[in-house]
Amino acid sequence: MADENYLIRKLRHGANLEAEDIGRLERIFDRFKSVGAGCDLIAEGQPPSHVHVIMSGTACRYKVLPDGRRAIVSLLLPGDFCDLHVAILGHMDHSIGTLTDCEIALIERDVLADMLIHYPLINRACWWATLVDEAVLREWLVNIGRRSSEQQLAHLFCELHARLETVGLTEGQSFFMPFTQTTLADLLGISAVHVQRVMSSLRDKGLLSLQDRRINLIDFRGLAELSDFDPVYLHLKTDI
Amino acid sequence: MADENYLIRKLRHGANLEAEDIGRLERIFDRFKSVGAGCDLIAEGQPPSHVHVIMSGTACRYKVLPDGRRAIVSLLLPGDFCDLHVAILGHMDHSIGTLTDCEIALIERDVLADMLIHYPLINRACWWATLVDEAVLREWLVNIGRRSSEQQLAHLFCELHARLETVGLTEGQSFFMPFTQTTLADLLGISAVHVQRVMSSLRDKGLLSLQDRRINLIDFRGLAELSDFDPVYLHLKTDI
DNA sequence: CGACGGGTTGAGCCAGCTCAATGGGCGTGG
DNA sequence: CCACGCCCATTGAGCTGGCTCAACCCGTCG
Repeated sequence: MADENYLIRKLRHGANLEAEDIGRLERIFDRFKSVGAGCDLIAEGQPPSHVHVIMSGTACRYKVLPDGRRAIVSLLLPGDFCDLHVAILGHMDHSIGTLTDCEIALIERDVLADMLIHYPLINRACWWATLVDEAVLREWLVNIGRRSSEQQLAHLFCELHARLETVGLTEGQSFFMPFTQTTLADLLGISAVHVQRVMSSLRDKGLLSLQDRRINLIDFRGLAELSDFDPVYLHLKTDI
Repeated sequence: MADENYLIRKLRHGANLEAEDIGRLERIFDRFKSVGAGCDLIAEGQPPSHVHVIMSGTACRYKVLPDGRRAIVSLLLPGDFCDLHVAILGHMDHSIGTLTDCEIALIERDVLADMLIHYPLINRACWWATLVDEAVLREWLVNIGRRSSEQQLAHLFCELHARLETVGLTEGQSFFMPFTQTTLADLLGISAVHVQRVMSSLRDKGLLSLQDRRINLIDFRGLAELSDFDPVYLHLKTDI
């Protein structure tokens, strides 16, 4: 199972996929492409012939405000769909951009649509993925809207750890966290200067450490308690 | 068309429903129930045999923080599903409560599931509703996280007007807005005292007026401009 | 009549902001 | 090999939007 691709690892949490489903998902990709950091995936208005899945790297959904500030509204990690079902909404109400170099897998829209019709467990898993995205947005709304900036950062790191763990991208309490303080600021809606101060505070309290873009959640329990992090909203299975 | 129920009026925006689809949706409700203001719909853990749709009144999704504050993360207006597909996530990560007296329609889960399988346009319309909910969450995240409290309130009122208009619950620029300042505070994550001050300011600027729980967006254009409101994220059709 | 749930207003406070300056790492060009 | 520029992290200083606390008013309801 360790060699399963990230999409399958993730979707396993959404349905009890059978061997045949796994086989189908293994053959679902049409092709792959590499994209550098800071590029927009999926230009607006472009006819969406393919669905995109992140295979490596990190991307985000974002909106740009009239004054030029960037608001990041979702993080897209390995295994995440970028644009499942954009066809239904017709036009994008946000942009999707890479935060690091990324490897993107492409699925032909028709192939996926067929699978959703004929294989109920795959259908269920994709529904699950969509609903979890929504649940994450609700939690972010609470995080951004109600918590102190220290709690916000702590909560973000706890969530990142939990999500990366499900696709096998953590090592114990540490993981690769390539975001600049400016990116973290765009994620949380606080200023980059303040990100710096809060990070120092979390470090000084011995809750985490950061070196070479690798973050170590030294005291995960403490971070979770501080930030009121409870992973139920991610709706992950514990028995995989 | 004026006598169509709110669910149908709303779903028309998600797909070009045919007469037979409309007929099916008209007969979809199993029964109705009335609920007073301030009640929780859908208790946690309860086996979800029915899907709930708001027929009148207003409800919300909310989470309660450890310190007792309430964060409202969605507004549920007439025509909105409360719990389409909760079955897939297994357990609720939030609560659903009424903000006013409500009339709720119940749909048997199996009946709806059957329709989603057999009638593609109904399936598409329900997907559309789910994806719009997600788009609204993204916009709220920007609203709560980035905009000034004056912009936040203005944006909320513009959105409410647009959403209520699609189900025929506005009269020109005015509509019934039964929220207390405390509720508005829970919606935006600001204090009730501050809601008061900002409302006064919006009134003093001649942008809106409020009387007997009815709000009048005197200068809708001005409110939209102030708050950077652009209704594309609601993905409504203009030609209905 | 009193209690209670709103709305309104004043006064002082503080988390997080902006502006500004400094230092380190790194790629580029001379 | 060094000089330069650039991006990012860091730190200081002062400002402010929105907060809390605390009154007070009004209409409604038991």
